[in-house]
Amino acid sequence: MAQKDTVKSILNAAEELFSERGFAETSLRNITTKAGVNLAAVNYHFGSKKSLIQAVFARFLTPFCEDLEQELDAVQAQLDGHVPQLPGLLMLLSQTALRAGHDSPRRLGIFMRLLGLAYTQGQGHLRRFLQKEYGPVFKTFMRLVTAATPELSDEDRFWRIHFMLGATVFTLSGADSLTAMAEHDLGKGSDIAQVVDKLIPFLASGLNAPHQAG
Amino acid sequence: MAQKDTVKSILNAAEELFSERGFAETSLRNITTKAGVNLAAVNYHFGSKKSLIQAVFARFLTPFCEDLEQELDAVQAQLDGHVPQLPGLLMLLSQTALRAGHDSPRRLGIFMRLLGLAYTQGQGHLRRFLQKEYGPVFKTFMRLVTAATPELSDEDRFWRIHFMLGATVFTLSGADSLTAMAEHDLGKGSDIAQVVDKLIPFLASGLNAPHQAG
DNA sequence: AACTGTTTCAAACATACGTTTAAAACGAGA
DNA sequence: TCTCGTTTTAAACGTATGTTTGAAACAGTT
Repeated sequence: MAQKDTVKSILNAAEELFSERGFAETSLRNITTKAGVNLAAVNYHFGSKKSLIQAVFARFLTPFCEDLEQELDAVQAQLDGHVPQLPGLLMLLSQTALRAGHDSPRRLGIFMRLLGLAYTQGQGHLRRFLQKEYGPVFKTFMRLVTAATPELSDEDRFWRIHFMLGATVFTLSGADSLTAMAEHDLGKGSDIAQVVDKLIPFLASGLNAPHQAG
Repeated sequence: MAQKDTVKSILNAAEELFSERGFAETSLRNITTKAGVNLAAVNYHFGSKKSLIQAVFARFLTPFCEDLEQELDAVQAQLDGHVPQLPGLLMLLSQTALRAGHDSPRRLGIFMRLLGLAYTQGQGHLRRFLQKEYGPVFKTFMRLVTAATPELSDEDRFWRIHFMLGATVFTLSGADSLTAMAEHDLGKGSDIAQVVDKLIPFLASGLNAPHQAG
């Protein structure tokens, strides 16, 4: 019991509620009620609402980035002068991400939603926090992607990477409603892992598109 | 003077502030101060904050959708039994969109940001409003896209359309910060129109990707 | 059993919000 | 100039928020 359970259930409740309604629309009273703890517990354990938000991100991102860093090091080690292959890099990234929400695959969707919120919603403190804390791993990944796509100009590569990021964050963050739509429109739902499977060829093909026409 | 100016400056201020901070984080006091009007003016002219939000969307979307509908009718008329071509459809959409923010191209970025917010942020009333008001035009467009991509399964097409939507909304809504990043990283900025130019081959190639591998 | 540091709790605090109100200012038509 | 409907204004209302407080409950140690 004691501290660990309170902290954990606050994080669980906050993660879910934030992803459903956004940060500003979720009150500490919503969170503490859902978590079954006292209102003051958030400020006692985390200090402020802002710190709670950052803690929610850190709980997911820290293990994910450590894992990813290891995987990337492994790739770099066995490269041995060879050029890395793009589909492999994408697979590796998606596999690591799927693994990060190891208890339920739904958790990746929840987290992608949070990530989308972090970018669209104001929350300047959050962007600064994420950049400072997890920027380096992203840089490492980008270096490998650059090596894997030598035929692209720096400019094209820059923009296409962000196109890919957009397609990913948007669809995975809306996966719940999108699979519901898919089920309704064509009688065929999908889970997150299947959506990722569909996403990868789309992204790989887009990244390697010819420069001008389609 | 009189009504028109007050209403207009409220809409202008709201559009900009909403796109910068989100809906919940922008107070009516922020908006009225920026607009240089009295606090009560919003409730007097629009009725409530919710209605203001919808009015911001309507001001952009209504002329855009009317324009798009005409263009689509024209395409359909001159089809004459032929199959529509995908790149043409995408161009048509992007041109219409760029035209909708006719005074400044920056406005399209602002509006895309709002669109992203509408999806990520709670705002159930907004999604219902958008669906009811502008759903039909979207359906028409989708019918043409379906005709233009007969080789795709309904499932693949459904998901890839949303991948495209995600890449578009995400990058155009973040165009301001992204072009700043691009300028910093590779000494080469871009305006919205140029980003759209880069986007189209990426999207077209992704939509036509082979089913399995990349 | 008494003490100590930590965690929980109910209650209150100050602040910011969206909305309402009633009076004042305005502008066009008689 | 007076009138009437519209618009603007300053002030207030009720509510919900994040945060703080001080006492109570708890767990481990001597």
